[in-house]
Amino acid sequence: MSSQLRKHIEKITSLTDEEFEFVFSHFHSKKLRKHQYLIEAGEYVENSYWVVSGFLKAYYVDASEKEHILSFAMEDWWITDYEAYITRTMSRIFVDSIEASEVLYISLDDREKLCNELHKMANFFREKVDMGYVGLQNRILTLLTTNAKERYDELLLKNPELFQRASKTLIASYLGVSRETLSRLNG
Amino acid sequence: MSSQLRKHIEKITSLTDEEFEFVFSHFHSKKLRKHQYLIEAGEYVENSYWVVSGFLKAYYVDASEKEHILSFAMEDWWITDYEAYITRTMSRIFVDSIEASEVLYISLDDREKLCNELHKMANFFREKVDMGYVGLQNRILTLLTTNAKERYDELLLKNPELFQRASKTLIASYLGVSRETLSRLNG
DNA sequence: CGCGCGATTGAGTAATTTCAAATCTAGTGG
DNA sequence: CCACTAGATTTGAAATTACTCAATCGCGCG
Repeated sequence: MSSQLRKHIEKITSLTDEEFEFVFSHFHSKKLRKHQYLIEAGEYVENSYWVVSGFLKAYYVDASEKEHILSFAMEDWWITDYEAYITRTMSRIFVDSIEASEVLYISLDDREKLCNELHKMANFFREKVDMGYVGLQNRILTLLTTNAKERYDELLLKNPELFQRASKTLIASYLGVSRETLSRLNG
Repeated sequence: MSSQLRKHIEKITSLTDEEFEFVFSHFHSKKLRKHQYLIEAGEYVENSYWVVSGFLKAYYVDASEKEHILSFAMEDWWITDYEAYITRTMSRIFVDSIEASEVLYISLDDREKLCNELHKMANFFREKVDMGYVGLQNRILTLLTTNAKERYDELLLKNPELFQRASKTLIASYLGVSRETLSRLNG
């Protein structure tokens, strides 16, 4: 579990044993059964979560109870309500486990301390946001330029793993399309 | 011009005169007349631009020549193709001036040097991406949950300045709606 | 005055949603 | 091993939303 995290971080920046020990001491771990909340709308968001194993979703629930998926997270992905986390405000979204999951998490205070004391980790997190920003920008571009069918094909091409684990209803909600429409695309 | 930049940075982190002098030495300036490109699709993106004055747009042009606005930028905003900039790859989008504009810009190398030598600036840029990330996430949420009318109203509420300077055609393109549809909403 | 651009309006069409019903599937208990 | 159920998926049909293409309007500028 700790070795997985180390591997994850060392994709971006290499660490000595002592450094990793120090990094790891800032994390805590949590196990979730299926359908358990990590974050609920209306609550403060203490932590950012890194997925050791399992599968989760972050979603907004609109006025008519409909879920809109902001992101999924599987092994090696981060998930939280980033806005609420970094601005210390209340969440507007929910995050819960689709499958039984295990996560490592770090509080904002600990993350800041860690970044101040270990410059490499500041770089690590900066690169994570940079890439996250790029990903969101590309998703916006897709939402602006493509129809249901094109979005589906693009996701299938870029994130085939998702189709292994997420129901079609969830995929539809991620793509911003009704499940019925999605169901009519295949063929 | 330099004092405006200093003010911009000091909204996030305060600087001594010497520090600002040092920061400012990493920037260059450029003046643009109306309809002049800052970035063109297919080219590398050396710089990130901060707007001193004027009004610009960043947009993708799709297969049928249609423009899709990714972002606007006016006084005090940053604009570039962030993906191409940080990954040193070729741009997929265009950035050009809607009005005559003046910008200050910094290359990626200079930005990295600056961040390494002045930790405060690393924080400054980190906070900028953080906020940018949050903004994009919220835009995705809007695209997923709202129709043309609701998007228009939300933008009018959150960014009234835009309606002063951007044509309705551009606003429509930013919202992901045809100009005719947008035109039919009002009233 | 007339040109040109942006905005609006109209009419027909295409894409997507909604609501409802039918079908399929995996897991459970008998 | 089979019947049964809950949930997910698909299908159907009608309604809605938004798009496209075309024509017209409105206004600022030379």
